[in-house]
Amino acid sequence: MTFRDEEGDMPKGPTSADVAREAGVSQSTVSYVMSGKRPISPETRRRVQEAIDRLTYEPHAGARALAGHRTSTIAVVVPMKPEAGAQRLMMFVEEIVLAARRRDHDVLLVTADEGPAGLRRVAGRSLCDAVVVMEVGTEDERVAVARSLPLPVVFIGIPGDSTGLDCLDFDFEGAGGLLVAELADLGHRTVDVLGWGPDAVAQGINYVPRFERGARATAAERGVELRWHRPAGEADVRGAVDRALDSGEVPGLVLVTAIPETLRALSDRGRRPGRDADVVGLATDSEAESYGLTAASTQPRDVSRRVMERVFALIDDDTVPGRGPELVPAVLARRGSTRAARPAG
Amino acid sequence: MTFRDEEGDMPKGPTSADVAREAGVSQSTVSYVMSGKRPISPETRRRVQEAIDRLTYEPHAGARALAGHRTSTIAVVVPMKPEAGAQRLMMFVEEIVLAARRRDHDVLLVTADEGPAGLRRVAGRSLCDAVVVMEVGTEDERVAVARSLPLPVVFIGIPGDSTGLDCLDFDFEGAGGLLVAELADLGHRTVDVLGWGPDAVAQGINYVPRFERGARATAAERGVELRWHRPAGEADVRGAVDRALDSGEVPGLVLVTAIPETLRALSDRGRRPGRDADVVGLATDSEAESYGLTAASTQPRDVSRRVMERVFALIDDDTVPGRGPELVPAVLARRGSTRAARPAG
DNA sequence: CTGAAAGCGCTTACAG
DNA sequence: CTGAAAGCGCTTACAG
Repeated sequence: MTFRDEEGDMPKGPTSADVAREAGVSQSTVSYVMSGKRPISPETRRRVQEAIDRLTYEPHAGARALAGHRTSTIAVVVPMKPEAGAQRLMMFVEEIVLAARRRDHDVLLVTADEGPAGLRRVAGRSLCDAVVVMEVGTEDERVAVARSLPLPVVFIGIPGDSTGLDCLDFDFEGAGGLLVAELADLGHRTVDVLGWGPDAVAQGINYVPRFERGARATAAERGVELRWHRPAGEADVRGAVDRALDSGEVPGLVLVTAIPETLRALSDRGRRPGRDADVVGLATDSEAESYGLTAASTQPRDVSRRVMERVFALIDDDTVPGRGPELVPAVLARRGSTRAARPAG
Repeated sequence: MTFRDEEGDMPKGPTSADVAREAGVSQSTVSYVMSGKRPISPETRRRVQEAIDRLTYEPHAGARALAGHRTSTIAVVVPMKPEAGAQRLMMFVEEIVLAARRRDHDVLLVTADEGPAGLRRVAGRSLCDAVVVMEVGTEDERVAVARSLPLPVVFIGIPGDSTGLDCLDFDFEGAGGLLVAELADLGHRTVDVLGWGPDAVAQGINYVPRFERGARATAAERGVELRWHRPAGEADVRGAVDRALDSGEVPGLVLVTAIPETLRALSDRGRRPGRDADVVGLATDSEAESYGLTAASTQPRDVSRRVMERVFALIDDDTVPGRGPELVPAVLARRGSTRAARPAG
């Protein structure tokens, strides 16, 4: 209703000098009250705090960054391609923002398609104190750049060469093993895996080989035969299901992706998970819940939480060297009708 | 492989003073070369640019913000609840980031659950030059705060009282009208609308009443009877479909949400869209495409693009008053088998 | 436990 | 077309 600029000059907002004057102390005391970096008498602290509240003072972020050599900002590099599963992505990001806010930090959003240049930019311009890179590839240019930057970079995902790097991820290898073991326990001698398509493999998505390694190792151990079905594209998901069903037995299926589509394809062929098929998968808790799936649960929030712990450890103590890869354990969650399922064989 | 801090002191990165020395000009000239705010001789410009490149100089964002009174950052307030449709959300956000980057701006990510305090914080700390608030409610505390802030706030969505505000959105009222008209054109005298649940209504999601108003107006105009089915919850989606099908005729359905579930429910009852049912909906282009749906297309990218045009218009000229609501037109996209469908009646 | 002052790295009048 | 200098609003040695 009113003009934004009623008095003709921008409302400037109070500075720490204003607060100092109001509280009858020096500017440095105001600063130390806010940072807690030196002892302040209770009386002084109270007066300063009251002045801050009265003036609704907020420190100027840029001035603080310039003088203090820290921005209180974490940059996060996000792959903005919805194929990656927008929902999972949001869970990662949400927890990153929440963890940052708990430490009174902000989050700068950078898109992955800026590539290595994005890392150089946010570091060069002193836009942040640390950066989180989501979905690092097996071979990823950003890894080399990260090593050369003068600020901490934490990766979600495990690149091929992770020595001296800070990276962590859900334990996809363990997950692959758990899922195959689950079907083996149910009596299956043959397990059909509906895996990632050739595109995911080509992109160097780092968890694909790790999952497959874990599945293979356990299959070998348990004497189970693994049949891989890699849909050529989205359209081939049903085809892969068809192929798995054509053996005639009650199938044991491991799903790593395209879960609703796969379940629909099963249902269209009259197979009820838990009765006519044993279906387990790689899924978030909420996916497992809504599909009644036994799942090796990938919990984005847990991973993000650990990532942010690492980030702040590195910010707080910049002598800490890269701690190398850290894996968030896979947990098998049995749900819904799959639970008591028993195969025919 | 090397320690992050090899020489014992942080690599400081070149400053504009270094560039000035290297190019044999003053610091102010470096600044003016970068900003283009005053004429520079070609020869000087070249020397400075070469020095910048040679030193890989990047300006310190905080120093720039402090001296220049602008941060080159846009804050975006995002509802991090996946119910809102993570995929749509990502499309909005992606385009916001891209538009910001085109103008060499960065994006600060703020979660909606900070509420009005989040707006006060990013403004008070001078963390950004403008803020975009996604999914404003019909009654939303953030609107009043926005009016009082000394920087531009642009809303996605149309709040109840939008006078003097900068807000824009997809034209849901027009979309409601288009969809009902489409079914009327196909000969339907009765249209079943699978609408939002009572929770969405209670939350004050601003586009629900707008859509319903548009649908009702067109229904009255065309002499069509509207039957609303508001699923009580996710579990009731199939129930709503069942109720719509129980009339016995070839139904005309308008879907506003839960599209895959609804289509599955239809298919389970043996109804093929475009033959045994005419189905239209509110959807993004990619949803319409993959479900073969005639859709009033909601194009997040278009909306974001317009939002960012507004944002930069306000940043570039801070005397512009709030322009009030702007609606991005609804477009009806006919796709797949629905196209030639004709009802029995 | 507190203060006076230098300095962080830019931008922008002011001056020529 | 260009330069010298003030100043943006903080933090942090330095001093007491």
